[in-house]
Amino acid sequence: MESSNDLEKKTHESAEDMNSEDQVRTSSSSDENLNKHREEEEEGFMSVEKISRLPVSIKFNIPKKISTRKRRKSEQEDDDDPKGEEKKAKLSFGDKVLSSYEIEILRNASRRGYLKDREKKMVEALRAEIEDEIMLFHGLKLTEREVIDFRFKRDLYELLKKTEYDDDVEGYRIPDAYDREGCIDQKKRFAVAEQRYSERKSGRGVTEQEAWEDHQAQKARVSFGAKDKQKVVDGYEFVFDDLTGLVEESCEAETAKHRGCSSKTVAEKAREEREFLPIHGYRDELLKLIAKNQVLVIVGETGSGKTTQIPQYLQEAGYTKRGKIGCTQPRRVAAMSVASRVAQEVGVKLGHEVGYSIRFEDCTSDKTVIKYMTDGMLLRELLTEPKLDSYSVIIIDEAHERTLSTDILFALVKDVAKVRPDLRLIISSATLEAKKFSEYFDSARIYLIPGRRYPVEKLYRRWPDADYLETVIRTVFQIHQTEPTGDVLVFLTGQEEIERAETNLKGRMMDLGTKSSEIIICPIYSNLPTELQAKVFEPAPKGSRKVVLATNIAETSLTIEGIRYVIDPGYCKINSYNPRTGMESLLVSPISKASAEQRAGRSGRTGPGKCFRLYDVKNLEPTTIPEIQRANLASVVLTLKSLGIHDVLNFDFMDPPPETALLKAFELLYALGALDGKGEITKVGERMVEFPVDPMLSKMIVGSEKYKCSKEIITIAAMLSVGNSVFYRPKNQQLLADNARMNFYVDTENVGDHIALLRVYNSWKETNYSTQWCYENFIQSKSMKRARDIRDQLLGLLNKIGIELTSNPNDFDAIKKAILAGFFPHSAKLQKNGSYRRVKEPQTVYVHPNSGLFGASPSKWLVYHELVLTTKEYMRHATEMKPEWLIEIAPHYYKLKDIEDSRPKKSQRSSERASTSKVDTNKKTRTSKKVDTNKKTQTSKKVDANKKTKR
DNA sequence: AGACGTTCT
Repeated sequence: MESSNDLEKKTHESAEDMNSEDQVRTSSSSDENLNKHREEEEEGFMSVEKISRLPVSIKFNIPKKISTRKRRKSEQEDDDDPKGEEKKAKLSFGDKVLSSYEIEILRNASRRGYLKDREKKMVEALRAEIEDEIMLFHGLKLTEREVIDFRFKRDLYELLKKTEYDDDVEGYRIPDAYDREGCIDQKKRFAVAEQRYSERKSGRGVTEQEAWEDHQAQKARVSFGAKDKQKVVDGYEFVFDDLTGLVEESCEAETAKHRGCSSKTVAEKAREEREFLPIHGYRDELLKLIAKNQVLVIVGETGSGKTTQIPQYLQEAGYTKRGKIGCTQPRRVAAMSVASRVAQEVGVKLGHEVGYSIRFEDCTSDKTVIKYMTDGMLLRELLTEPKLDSYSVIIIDEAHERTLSTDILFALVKDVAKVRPDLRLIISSATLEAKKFSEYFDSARIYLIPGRRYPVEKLYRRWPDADYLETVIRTVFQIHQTEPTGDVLVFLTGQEEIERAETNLKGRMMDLGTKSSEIIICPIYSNLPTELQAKVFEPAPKGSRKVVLATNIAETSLTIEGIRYVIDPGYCKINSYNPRTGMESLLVSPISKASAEQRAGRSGRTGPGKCFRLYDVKNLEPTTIPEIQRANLASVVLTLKSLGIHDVLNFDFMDPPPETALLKAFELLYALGALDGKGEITKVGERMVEFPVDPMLSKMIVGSEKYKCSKEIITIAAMLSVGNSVFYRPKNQQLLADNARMNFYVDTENVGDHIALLRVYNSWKETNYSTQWCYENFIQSKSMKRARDIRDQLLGLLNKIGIELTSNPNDFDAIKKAILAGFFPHSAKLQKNGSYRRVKEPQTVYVHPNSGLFGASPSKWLVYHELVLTTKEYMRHATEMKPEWLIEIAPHYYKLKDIEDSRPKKSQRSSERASTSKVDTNKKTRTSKKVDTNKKTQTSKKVDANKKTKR
């Protein structure tokens, strides 16, 4: 066995090596034994080495199945591993039995481990209790008795924690400055914080991550004097990326909630806590910089407190005398919760000095000086207040997420800043994009604020698996059987995959029987009804482990407490719009590095976490393509035009969208009559821009005036706006759900999807907006409520632009004509084989399987809401119509020959066919190209896997 | 004959 000194040196070296992923690979491939070893690991076997590294407490809980496999494995390994001999003498797990002496050692170790674990659990439970009380008694005045109790618990916890850190080798030691309860004096805290910050900047010294690595290496030594190279665990290799890749949390308020304990009122406590945030020490410098620089790019790490603190600092510094401070968030919940947190800290009622503004909910007043809002909301405000006169500071938070709205805001706000030198701009971003933002804003200063978070240990597979779902499931069980308590979060691509994983997991659990403690499976995706979503947030009962199967929703939009392990197969569905075909495609693609880091970070919220990656980060693109480059820009162009931006093609986008996308948008807006031949906005366009919906929908609404059915049309528009989430299809009740849905199609001939949606809404309204009714009809009440909100808003706007509310409920023709007024470009004609062909673009399309028209006797002509490429080119929401209406409504767009029923002449037909097939191949190459640019083996294998499972 | 990731106005 090596001396501990040597070992230390070695581990240190290897830790440094691992800072570069490349080096991990080269160094490991030079070691043949290790490589062979690893190949076998791919099978998911456990080796002696690995067993030895497991926490002692669980060593004897390894199920039989694994241990026999392991036995085989260890024999193989020992055969050609001379060094293994040494280990074998000590630990032989093979057919040979351990010596009694060894067993004794193991037993003792196990016992010690158990007690340590138990102690930790108890302390953890105490901490949870304290936190619960803080949550529960939020804002309430406590009785004296309660206060005493609470103090006792808190003091006990602090005491325990101190001792734990003093002598517990097993625990991760939080650097002094991050000690949560603040028993350490301020100066020391910030000295440490700054030290860490400057060290990292210069690329030297011990970062938190390195400290964690050291600690890990030490742990390995403590348990069995195992080899220094701790690189493979059950088929995963370790990877220690540096921290710079880590991405922003969406809401610091949440982390703040868990900090600090005191018997004072929550508001007082909240105010005190402000001083413990990492950002506090940077306050003065920050304010100086803001005073000096008009634009400042702030890189605030997770948990730095920037979202809540910066507006308060600015307010304290007097910025609000000149105008409001506006802070944008990409999500509604974030805007709301941050605002509520800040109101609490400032000690005012939400909606007074501190407020928020989101769609359907304006919680601000004349007094409001700090205003949180969604980015889309500020964009809308810009339409009425182009110079943002009522603001003195604009903060664009989470800018690295690059939502469509923030990207447009960048350019607009940059422009406004030029004419308003007094306006201050703060762009807050994650590390990766900071430089880009700075360059865009004319070399704006970048300022870094360190954060506070737990380290995450990342493990990865070098080779992706053919069937990653299988690997996911095995990993879940591996974690369940070998890792300490903590819930598991799995990132999957969609509802279908989640459901498949769920049944599969349940099946395996049955096989395992009572041998293993329980796993509680919680699926979560946005289309899941709220009642079922709630399950994810309930803590798992004692002795069981929660396994959350989530889509991307868990990446940024919602945070689940108690997650310690993340399994990340590295895929998500990405929507991209093809301007040439006017079709959206929703394809499974590899995620970006930034996403990978964000996902990994989800395991380190309540304590040190572990992330199991089923891929090699090296193969990923650094960032996701910004939305503006893959979106339908019709609405963007119309908005910009109405803001008076003439040259949209040369607009100062940070990442310009493809020119074809802009041209296509112009083309459509011109066809809709929103822009004139010179590209200037028309009267119709100005009316359309009032409605916060897609231009085709707004044209439909404006067009409904003529057909005297605006009441029906706004309902349909609202229902179409909520999208695909109206009907709910649980996996085990699909037939029932389908039947319920079809009820809205009967009674009358040719009820299309639009009319069906109208009927759904009206039926719901008749039941007085009953949730029960939704439940009985497999309809999502969440979506219906949203539709009602949108409808109410549209109703108000109808009134504003002076369109009379008219109803014509039984004249389907009128309703369909109004739909066509906006959607005439979306027409399709039935072909002989049952598929459809678009009238204007030669392209074959199909009725979506979720449409009521699917499988019904086909109508000859259809108008559809949108075109989506998933496994095929599908029309979503389609309704039957008459071809002559096309010419009646859009004579500038359709000519008689477009709708002529007679067979085209031979020459014409063959040329048509040729062009169709051309388009088909085009489409194919485009799709495969996309796959190509996305990472080779991963994607193709994933595609294979998809095919396989489908058969 | 086969199925929408996530946001926002």
